[in-house]
Amino acid sequence: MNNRELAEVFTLIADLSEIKGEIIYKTLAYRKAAENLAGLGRDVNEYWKENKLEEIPGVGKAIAEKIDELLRTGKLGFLEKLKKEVPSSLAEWLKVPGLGPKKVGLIWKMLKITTLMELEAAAKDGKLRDLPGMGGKSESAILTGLESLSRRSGRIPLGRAYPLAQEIIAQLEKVQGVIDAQPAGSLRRMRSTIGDLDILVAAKDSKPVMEAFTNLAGVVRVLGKGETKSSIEFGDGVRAQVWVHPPKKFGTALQYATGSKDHNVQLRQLALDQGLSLSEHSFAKVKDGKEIFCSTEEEVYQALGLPWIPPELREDRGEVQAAQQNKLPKLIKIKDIKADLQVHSNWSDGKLTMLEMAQAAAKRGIKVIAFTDHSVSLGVTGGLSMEDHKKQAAEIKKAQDKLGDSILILHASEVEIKADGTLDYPDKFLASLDLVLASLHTSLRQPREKATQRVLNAIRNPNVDIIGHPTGRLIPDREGADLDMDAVFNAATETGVALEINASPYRLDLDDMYARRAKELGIPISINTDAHSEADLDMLFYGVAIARRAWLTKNDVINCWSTKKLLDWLKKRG
DNA sequence: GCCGTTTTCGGCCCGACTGTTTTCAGTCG
Repeated sequence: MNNRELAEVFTLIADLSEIKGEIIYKTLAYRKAAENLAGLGRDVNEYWKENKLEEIPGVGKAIAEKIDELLRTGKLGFLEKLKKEVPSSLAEWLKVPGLGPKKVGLIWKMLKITTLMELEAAAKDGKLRDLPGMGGKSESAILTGLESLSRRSGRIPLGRAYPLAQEIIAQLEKVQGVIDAQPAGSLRRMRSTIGDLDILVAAKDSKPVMEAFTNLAGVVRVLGKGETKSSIEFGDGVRAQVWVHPPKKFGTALQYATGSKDHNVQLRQLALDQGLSLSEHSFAKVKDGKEIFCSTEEEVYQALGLPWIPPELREDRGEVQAAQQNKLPKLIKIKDIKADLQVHSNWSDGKLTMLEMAQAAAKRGIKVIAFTDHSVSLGVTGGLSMEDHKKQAAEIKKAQDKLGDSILILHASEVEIKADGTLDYPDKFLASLDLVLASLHTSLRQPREKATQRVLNAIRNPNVDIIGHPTGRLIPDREGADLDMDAVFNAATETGVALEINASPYRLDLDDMYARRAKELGIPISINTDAHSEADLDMLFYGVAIARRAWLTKNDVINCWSTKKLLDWLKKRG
């Protein structure tokens, strides 16, 4: 079992325990463990082999024993027993917006039904409204919740959430009296997927903001509308909420709403150490309740004796301690990026010619561009034969003449790592290219050992410079290949190959946890757009965001190096 | 069930909003 599968088991335990009515903190502990397992960045099996499961945050004796049983036998007696008490299909019910564990338990016990279909039928037949504590509104809320559940497909990719939030913010900024409007929550922390869009507005009078917000184009339902908070749903099931706070409280409010929850817990503790209670609204002196207001986040952090912490770091991954010791990393910025080392042209599946693409990149301040058109076996993309490459080289020469020294073109390839683990071109040919980026696109469902071996083969080929989107995941639809990432990192450390953070918001691969681990091991990172059109060049923004979440500085990323340093590195690699 | 430079027991965020209520419970973030 891998990290994700283990996380799913503990999430299920948490869901079923909650419906059963177990102590809430027990269920929270299971959820916490599940979250930490999913985001571990290292294979749980490694901890297990070293007998160090309890070193995983949120994993104590009881959960460590359960992981051990799962890894040894693939089963868990505790869960089997729990499922006999609480049907596991009820966990699905918790995904219905407006349905929580209490009502799920109530409906299940009173009506003796267990499936979503039965739930829908019961709601339609009017059987829910007479249950204790429920009424007509709860019943129709469950029906609409079921509807929106069928519409929405889980978390929203950052690449969809971010532009949508910017549109909403642009509309709210037009409202009279609005002084500031900012994204908050996981959106502001730039997580690769977002649950709901959170937006914070500074204004003295909230009423016109709420009016404008609930009347935005595309809103199909207003889920709530109050003085400080309102919530809406769009046609595709995406939900957004806005908080309105007076400008003098905007700093504490924005800090609070940005999270993460665990980061905020840390800050509140620091506040308490100084005799202050930190809330969404203010610092309050514990002694006399006297309030201190902060209009900016900087003031909030300053009051705690900390430098401002960039939102991307606020995940309780050591950022508070680093801030206390004045050791926050100087995070990479978009303008630090001087090279784009994965770009496609119309030689394969790109939309523009190499000249057009290079000009578009130069306009954006890029000094080196590598054309990594697909290799021969990826037929659907018009992969290039070695013969094609000769012609492409001639076109590069012509384009370079036109471009002068505004931008340097590298003749490269995104060479397929084939299902059998071999690369798509012979070594001698690979050696003739300026840069070789090797990627997985096919047979991603191979068993772990086989998939891992493919990537290791590519890493150990001395002609390969970068491993492109290492796991091959697609957000939100496709998990990446089941790779032994420890083995991948070890091999990369040995050979000095660079690992990519693919900036496409539908890839973002490596993710932040893996990228951070790679940095700690000294593995060079490459952030590339994988652009197939001019607009794709602007996706660099997302890749940099993931790099920032991974604590990367410009020194960690080969795309920030001077042209000379980059060329020397490529030359040395052969 | 987890965790610990004020605790190995006793905490674990809490406020806004809604709905079913006659002062509060459930859900959500």
